[in-house]
Amino acid sequence: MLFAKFGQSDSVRPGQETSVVSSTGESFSTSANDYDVEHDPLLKGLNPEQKKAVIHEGSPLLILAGAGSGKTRVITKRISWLVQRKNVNPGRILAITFTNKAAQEMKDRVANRIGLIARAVWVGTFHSMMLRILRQHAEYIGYERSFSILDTDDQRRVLKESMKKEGISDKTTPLRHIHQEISKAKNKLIYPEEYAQMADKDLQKKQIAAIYKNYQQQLEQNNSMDFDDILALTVFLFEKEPEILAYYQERFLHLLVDEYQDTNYAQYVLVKMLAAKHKNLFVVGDDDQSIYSFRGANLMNILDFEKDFQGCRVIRLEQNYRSTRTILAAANSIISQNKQRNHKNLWTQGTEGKKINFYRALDQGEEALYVANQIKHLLSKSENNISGKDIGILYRVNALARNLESALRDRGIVYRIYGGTRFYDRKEIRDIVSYLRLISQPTDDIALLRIINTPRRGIGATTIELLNAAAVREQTYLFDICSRIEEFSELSFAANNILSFVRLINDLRQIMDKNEIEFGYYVKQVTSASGLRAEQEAQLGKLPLEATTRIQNMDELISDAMEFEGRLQEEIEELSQFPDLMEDLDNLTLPLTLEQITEAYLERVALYSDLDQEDQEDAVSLMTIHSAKGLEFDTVFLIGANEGLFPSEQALQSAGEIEEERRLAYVAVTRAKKRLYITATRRRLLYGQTMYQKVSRFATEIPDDLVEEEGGSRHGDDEYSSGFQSDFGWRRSFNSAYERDDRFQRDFAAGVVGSRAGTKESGLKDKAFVATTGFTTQGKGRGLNYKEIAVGDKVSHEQHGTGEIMKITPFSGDAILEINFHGLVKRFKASMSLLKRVED
DNA sequence: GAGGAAGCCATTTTT
DNA sequence: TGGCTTCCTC
Repeated sequence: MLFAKFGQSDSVRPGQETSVVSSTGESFSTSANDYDVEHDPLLKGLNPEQKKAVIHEGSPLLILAGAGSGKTRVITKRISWLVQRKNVNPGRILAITFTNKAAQEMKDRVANRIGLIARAVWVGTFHSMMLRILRQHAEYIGYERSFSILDTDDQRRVLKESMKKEGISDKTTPLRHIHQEISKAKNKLIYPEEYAQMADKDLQKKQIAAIYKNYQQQLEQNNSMDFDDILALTVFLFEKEPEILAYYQERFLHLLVDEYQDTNYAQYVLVKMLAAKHKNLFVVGDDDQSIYSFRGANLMNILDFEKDFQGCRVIRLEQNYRSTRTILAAANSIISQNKQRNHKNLWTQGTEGKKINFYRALDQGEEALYVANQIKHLLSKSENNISGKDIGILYRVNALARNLESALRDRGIVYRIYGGTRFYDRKEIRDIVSYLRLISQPTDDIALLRIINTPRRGIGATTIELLNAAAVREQTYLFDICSRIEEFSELSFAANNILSFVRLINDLRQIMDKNEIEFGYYVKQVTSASGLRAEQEAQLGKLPLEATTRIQNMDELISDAMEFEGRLQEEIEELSQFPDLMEDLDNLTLPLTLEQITEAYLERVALYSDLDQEDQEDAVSLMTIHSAKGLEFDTVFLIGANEGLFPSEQALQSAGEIEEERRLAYVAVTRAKKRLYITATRRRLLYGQTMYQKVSRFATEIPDDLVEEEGGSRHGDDEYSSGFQSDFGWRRSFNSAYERDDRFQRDFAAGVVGSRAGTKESGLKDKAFVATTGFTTQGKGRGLNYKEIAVGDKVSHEQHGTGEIMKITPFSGDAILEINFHGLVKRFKASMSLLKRVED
């Protein structure tokens, strides 16, 4: 019966196959005999390759779409074409995008062309689409349909809990690492049991395996899943219930995937599963823009596409419609040095355009000043015809945004920083959201723990321990214990406080069930009834700035909730005009209940990032290069083009990572349409330390004739930068480098630096040299000064005993030491470690 | 149990 | 550098 609606025969409805009228009023013949590709208005303006892609039929198709080659256009036209010309039921198309915002844009664009029926197309990220499926069938994998989704912060809390239970200290195995490791495992579809097997004799992996297992149990007990589970559990569901898989295989006649180069293994498996029946797979990607391997994205997915999907076709989109010839040439010169790539040659009919501006500043302050001044200048000249929103400032790490802020603010330039902390991740917001979560899902222990004492209501650690113990004993969830608090004599001392908390939640639940007020107003009630608002208001006297922003954020959440409700209602209303598609709406009949809206809202909160917000104001955008993927700007400033920062210090260790950094550089450069500025510094204060940095290789690789240099050359000028040899003789090389740096500091003060001088040091590895103004460890009696140690020295450590220094890798004015403790090799930062030198 | 002060530590990118 | 935890006092 699952198949009833999407049986084999419904793609063409009788009487409709010859003419479809689009929202724009145009009609076009689609019957097989007289279909004329050349004159189809839908395909107008596409180049031959794009056209080929849009109307491709009969096999899987890979579109290698270079930067700026119009791939979004191809995808939206493809969907329109399928619906209008091939009469495919829009509910049978699944289109995967990389961000929610891209999904929204795609929906809107398709709707513009084919009308509201476009709403029925499944468009979204892997996560949001798989979540939609999981909700339908949660009970098959042991979840209730109302399961909640943990964000990063919740995950950390649960992980900490698991570590405690397993008796593993976060000193030896940092939380970050564990979190990443588990996430990676899930993206590779490695479940706890298998992970444990793989860990074998590796002690740390064994520990992680134990934590992983415990963590997963906690999630299940809590009826919640994390981000990665959304994918992994969908695969699990499909494996476990072939009939459900068969339904979706049948249903999705067409599967489109954007940004295929950034899919991970789990996503690859999902694609393979879902496309297996109809084989109408349409993927678009650019291996040169694969920049998410740290998140488990596997470049091989796109490189091996032809092997994985037998009989597939490949179309290359190599004409770039975005950038000037100069910018494109620079991009090509950077990316052409990568080995692992599917060769493409981007070209453009565009003009040569302006030269790329390169500026080398003294330090980060001057760099920011330069950028701000240039922007001011650009904006003030009307012939430039650009405004704030046409300008993007891109950087490798979020920390670089800070310097720019004040410089921009001083000049009255409106800007917006993307990324960093997500709006929904702010403390005050998460608190309110946790209330909503607990109200809609009383079994959500994680939400309860967050808010039971927020704002403070006298329920402390002792009480929570006892509650936890009771819950374990009674095999139930915490709110249940709280509701029956009088049954637990050991908790009588806290009974009153707990009771008032239970009453609060129950009252709010009742208001929800009465269903008499609007959602936005309901959220407002939650903020005030919970006391969260009053708590911040009380802080106004003490911390006026902080409290004010928090209150503003709460208000913003309320208006966000109002807006959300409006949009949701509208969307459902539109969809309900197509009763035969109503199946997807599940039990959503209008008007929606407060409970339903809350659930939908919680989903959005879990899946939407900062980037997904609509941008209204005319502001300069500041973001990481990662966030900028898929965007374009008239003018781009790429700042922080220094070795050790971009490419990052850790990427310098491996060739593979350098290739990824290079792709990142390629993405950054190709965001620019007309103007590109690249800036670097000589020294930079970052994380409290000053580093002296060379110009990034990505900047020096751009051919000279494309670049105009200001404030210092990209080449040379680095006589003070140097490196080390880590084997014999390292100490001497190091000392000389250090001495030269001393000289640098003197010269610097005297204003000598900048002239080209100095002899080339031979025999030294060409690597960025980093110095500090002092050694942080001195005087504290702990840690080691890396100047005073050498390979072969003996050291002792509180936990690991005595060991021998195997390797010293200088890093950020410090050094990473590799130490062998009787066979166990550990790495430490010299100044941070609890190491003591032992004389032998 | 709450609140403040002092030390601790980590610094890539995020759906 | 600064965010976060831990410890200490009330």
